[in-house]
Amino acid sequence: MSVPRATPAEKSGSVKTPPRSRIQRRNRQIILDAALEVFSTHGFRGATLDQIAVQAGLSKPNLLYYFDSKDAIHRELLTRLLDTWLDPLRMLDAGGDPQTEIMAYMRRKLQMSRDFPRESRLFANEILQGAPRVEGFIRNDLRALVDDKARVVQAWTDAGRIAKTDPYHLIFSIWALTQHYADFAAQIGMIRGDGHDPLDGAEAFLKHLYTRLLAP
Amino acid sequence: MSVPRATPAEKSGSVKTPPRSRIQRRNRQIILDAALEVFSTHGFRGATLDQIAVQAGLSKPNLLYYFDSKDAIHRELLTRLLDTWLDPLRMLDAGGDPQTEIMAYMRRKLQMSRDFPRESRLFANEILQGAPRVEGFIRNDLRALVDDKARVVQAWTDAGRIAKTDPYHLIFSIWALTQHYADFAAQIGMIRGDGHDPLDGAEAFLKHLYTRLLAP
DNA sequence: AAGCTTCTTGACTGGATGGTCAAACTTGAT
DNA sequence: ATCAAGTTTGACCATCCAGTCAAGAAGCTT
Repeated sequence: MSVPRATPAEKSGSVKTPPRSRIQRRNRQIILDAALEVFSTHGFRGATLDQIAVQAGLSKPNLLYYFDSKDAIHRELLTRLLDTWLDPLRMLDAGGDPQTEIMAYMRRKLQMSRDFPRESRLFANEILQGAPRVEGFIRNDLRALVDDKARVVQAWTDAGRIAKTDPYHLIFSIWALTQHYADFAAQIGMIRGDGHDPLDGAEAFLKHLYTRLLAP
Repeated sequence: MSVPRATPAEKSGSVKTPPRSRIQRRNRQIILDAALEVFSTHGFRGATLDQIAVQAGLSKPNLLYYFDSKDAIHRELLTRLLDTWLDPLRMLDAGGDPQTEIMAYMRRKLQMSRDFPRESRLFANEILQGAPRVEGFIRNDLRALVDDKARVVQAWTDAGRIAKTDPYHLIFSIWALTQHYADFAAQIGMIRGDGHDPLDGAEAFLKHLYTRLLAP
């Protein structure tokens, strides 16, 4: 009778992160990088393990040595993304200057579109599909945070420190405008010319827009 | 030797639309409706003919009696969509009142998000994937139209009739803000509460926003 | 009702795809 | 150098999926 040896993926099944060798850390990162590239453009079902394997420069069985399944890779990517997805909004400080705070939030979100466009598209893909895998996150974590910050903005408008606006739509508008530059980068690139940086001028435009919107 | 009979799909291969029977028109429409539902949420690769068949209440071979292939269904949907996708922007009239015209454009786009959210998501899916099937449309038709209307807006700002703004980013912002309500409807619904209409208050907010942005 | 055309579908095929496994190879500690 | 653990992969399997086909059912026309 053969005793199957445990794979790293199995060992990592427990809640706490187990110790990983240098090779394991390196290859898991390579795989996640490749998977992010593939999942973010083709979606979960549209992506194949073979594509990811080629992108990662590893064999398909090797992928499954480091992760239990295609789904596990995807889950790991989403988990890591959601961990930081809330940060920009979380940093919005009720004690700061309203205009400065909102402007800084917009700038942080735009920076995320610049630095992590693939993560943004991964998230967009999930929402387009009805958010089946992130429903809990949105209904609980995201919703609570948005409700909280909406109250902050509401207090600012009530105090006359910024112009009256619906705080929810204000937040949605920042999401829409900043994420558009990551999610629709292909379209923007084709319209503005391919040499052009899609985000060129975006920050100035958004700064101008929100300055005018918020001025009391 | 058996002589294969022509199917409707084959007959419709030519450029001009062939005459179709009552049943053909009805079933093709049913299939396109079902396919729009499935493609818009799962993307091209994520959708299966079986899903579409179930949604349409037809058998899978029956689908392929009316359309040559999965790809042909998808192409037909995109073709019909692109035909009307440009209309709202095309209607922007260089001879009209600047603020009125831009506001009306924004309202038309928002109306499309309300009336055709699935079409919007179908398009979003295409762009997320790098726009492989609509690249020609974007590089030629859409780009020419945007360039044209950007010049119109530029003339308006040059004449001081509206505040100075980058015309391209102005157009992109209208796309981002209006399409967000269709493409991210799932997220908005989960945050605002499921009884809520995601578009509630959107028009008032956008009207307010663009009024402030454009005032000279 | 007969006879032709259009429409419908159960059963099937070939290729893609997620996942398995045992054997081989590599690494590192002694 | 040796050995055990960790790593890699060719070959394989089961399932899914787009697409085919031949035979039968439903509509039309006379």
